[in-house]
Amino acid sequence: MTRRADRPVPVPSGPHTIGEASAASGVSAKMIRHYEAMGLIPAAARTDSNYRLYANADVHRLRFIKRARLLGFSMKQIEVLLGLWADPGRSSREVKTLALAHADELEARIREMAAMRDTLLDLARNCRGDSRPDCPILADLAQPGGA
Amino acid sequence: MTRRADRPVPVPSGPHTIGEASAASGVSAKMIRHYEAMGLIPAAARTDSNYRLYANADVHRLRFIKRARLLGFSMKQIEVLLGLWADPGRSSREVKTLALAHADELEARIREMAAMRDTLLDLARNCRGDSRPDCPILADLAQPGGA
DNA sequence: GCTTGACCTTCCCATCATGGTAAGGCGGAG
DNA sequence: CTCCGCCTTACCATGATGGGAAGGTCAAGC
Repeated sequence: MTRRADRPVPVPSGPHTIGEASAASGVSAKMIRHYEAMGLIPAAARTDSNYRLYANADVHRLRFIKRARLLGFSMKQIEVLLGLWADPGRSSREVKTLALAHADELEARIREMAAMRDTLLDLARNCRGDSRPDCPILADLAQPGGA
Repeated sequence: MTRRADRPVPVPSGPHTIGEASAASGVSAKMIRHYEAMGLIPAAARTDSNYRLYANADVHRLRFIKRARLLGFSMKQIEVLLGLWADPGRSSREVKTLALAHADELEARIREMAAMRDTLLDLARNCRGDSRPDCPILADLAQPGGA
């Protein structure tokens, strides 16, 4: 549409359909609609034929969400992050606190899973892994005494 | 770790109601019913008044499931493990392979989450966390260039 | 006996983020 | 005008678990 030669187009430009916004943001069209339905993003403008239309700012917001998801933030946390992003009066402390809290959650889950992995590797180390049926892994599962 | 086989009462004894089986196995009554409905465990015997009844062997099986869940196995994997447990002709290789495959899955998820955590800690390290709004964390989320 | 409270039964709904698919409308290219 | 690809809404599924409602059952106490 309105394409000027003098713009290097950071995000392509102009209003986008949901498919374009999806491609530009990495968020599936399905999820974009979902985010709208759950109120995470404002309701998109519509064409005469009811297609959703997205401005560059909307695509930018979707990218923000996508990146936050890649860092493992929950949708609730992202809702807060979007609020902070939009708030010029925010304190970086709020953001940092949220980020560190999430890092702690990750750390806790990592430790849980590492403990499982270590136990499994321990058990497997003692299992011959041949054609015979004796298996310390099954023995451990059967006896609630294992570590 | 090595236990004598002639202990008196490993699992209390006699037929148990679902509540007793739950307490003895650590699996919630809710989940015991669920496992039955999904075919993971055989349908329990019933009293005249339709209450489920569990023998010691059933409780034992529930404990096996519980322990496998604690090690992070999925219900599908547990289904296979239960089959191997019950099969005298199994090879320990099958069990070991399953365990190591699961350990690998855990490892992969651990690495993913560790990467997220590291990125977050990195970003947070550069964030002053004071009352001012400047925040590299938000800046990174807004720009899809970080990592 | 009758009440009470704890336990049991089934059935439905919620979580969390995402995908699949169906049924139908719209838009531009041939 | 037709066809294909994109759009629309709406419902269902995932995986493991919990919550709760509505109602039946059992054992203990009075």
